[in-house]
Amino acid sequence: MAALEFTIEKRLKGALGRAGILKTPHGVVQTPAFVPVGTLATVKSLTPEEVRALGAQIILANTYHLFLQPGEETVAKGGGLTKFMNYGGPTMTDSGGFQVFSLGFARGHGVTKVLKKTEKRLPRDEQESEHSKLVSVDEEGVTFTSHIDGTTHRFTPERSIAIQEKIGADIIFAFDECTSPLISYEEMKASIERTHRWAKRSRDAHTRKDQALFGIVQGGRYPDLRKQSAQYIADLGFEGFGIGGSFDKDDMTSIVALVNETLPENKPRHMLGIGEIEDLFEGVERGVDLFDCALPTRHARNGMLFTAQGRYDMCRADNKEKFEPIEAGCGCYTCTNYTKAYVHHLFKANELLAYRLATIHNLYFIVHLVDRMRASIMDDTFFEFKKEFLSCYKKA
RNA sequence: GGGCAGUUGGCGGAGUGGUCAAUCGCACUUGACUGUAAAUCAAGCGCCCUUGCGGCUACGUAGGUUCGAAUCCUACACUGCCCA
Repeated sequence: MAALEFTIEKRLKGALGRAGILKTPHGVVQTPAFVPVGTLATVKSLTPEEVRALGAQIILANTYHLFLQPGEETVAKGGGLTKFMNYGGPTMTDSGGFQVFSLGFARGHGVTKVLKKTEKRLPRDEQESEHSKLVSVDEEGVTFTSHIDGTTHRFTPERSIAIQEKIGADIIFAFDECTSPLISYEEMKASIERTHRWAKRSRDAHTRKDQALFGIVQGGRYPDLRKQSAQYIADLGFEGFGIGGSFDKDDMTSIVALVNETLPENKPRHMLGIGEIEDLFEGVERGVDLFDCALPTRHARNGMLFTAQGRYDMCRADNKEKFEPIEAGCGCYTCTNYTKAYVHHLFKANELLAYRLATIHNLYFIVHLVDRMRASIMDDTFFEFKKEFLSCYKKA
């Protein structure tokens, strides 16, 4: 039996969006779905029971981080990722490719993978920031300096796949290079060609057939490279696809549409690391089935909470005596039991419960939002829902 | 009544003749965070002008010494501890 079974239940009229069902060895995922990030085999601050209770269907962990600690052998001896962390449900692992970017170029450059209008220029101090990089890339693979203890490690596509097979998630990703949004067309072209060679090597190295391997489309901001990449990755016969890399905020949606027009329709597509509210709507409309993002959980720990009206800063002093839920009508555990005043107090006192309650709220919010998108596809109200929701939601 | 110590920006607390509008922490405000090196990071925080190695008022109060005082002197006020 194939590791994965994906069926499309309903298509969005006049767009690429669809609602589907993804069957994995550890359970079913109704798509589109938001995948909480649990980098180190834990969704920070929550128990797996809590993650499940807030509505999440699947969790994403990270190969690089689990390789460094506790080590893939330990995870394997612990029964594999989902058992080791006492989750039991569907899981996926990212290949470590993103760390090529986040520990490499992004470090010291103050650059994120999504380029906003105000930052379309190259950083000056290339030389200086070179010192802070923990990564160097060559044709064979990537050499990392551990951010934990400074030890040197080497990742190749083969190694990433071998580690991911030890970790044992239901869905694993090909090893790719995530580049900066600032690089030139020529550099991007060279990069995707390498990513393509790595994709092929990842595929050839993959032996565990109870795990589904997803190929990753790159190409950055350049439409023709994106299309070329989607075509190439599609032809390698993966069981699903990741849409990775960096974007220009302004044309992310057109790029995603282009990629999904090119990818085969009958296989699942996962948009890697995207999770702002507007982006989720645009992605779903353009045929994305899965999203993961560190944003809701990180924002939660930083006191930034999602509400239907926009982001809400829980740390502000004017919350001190607001004895009302973070969001009226929200069905999450936090909102049904606690007030802004209390959660604010927890944040100001640096109490651990603050992070838990905030994370529960943010994940519930975003998981349910994508669930509602799915429901709206099913009953043909997606566009109305999108319009209504976004007219109310403002990014702080 | 006597002795000693102290009084600094919203709070705590540095500074003890010049580059001090005043270290630092807290509080406060704002910004950032998108396949998690993030329970993190950045900026601001006397008043005024968008401006500037700008102007003004400032370190209990009032005087004084000095080219120059938060820093030295005098008096006063208040606070804490000790002796009566």
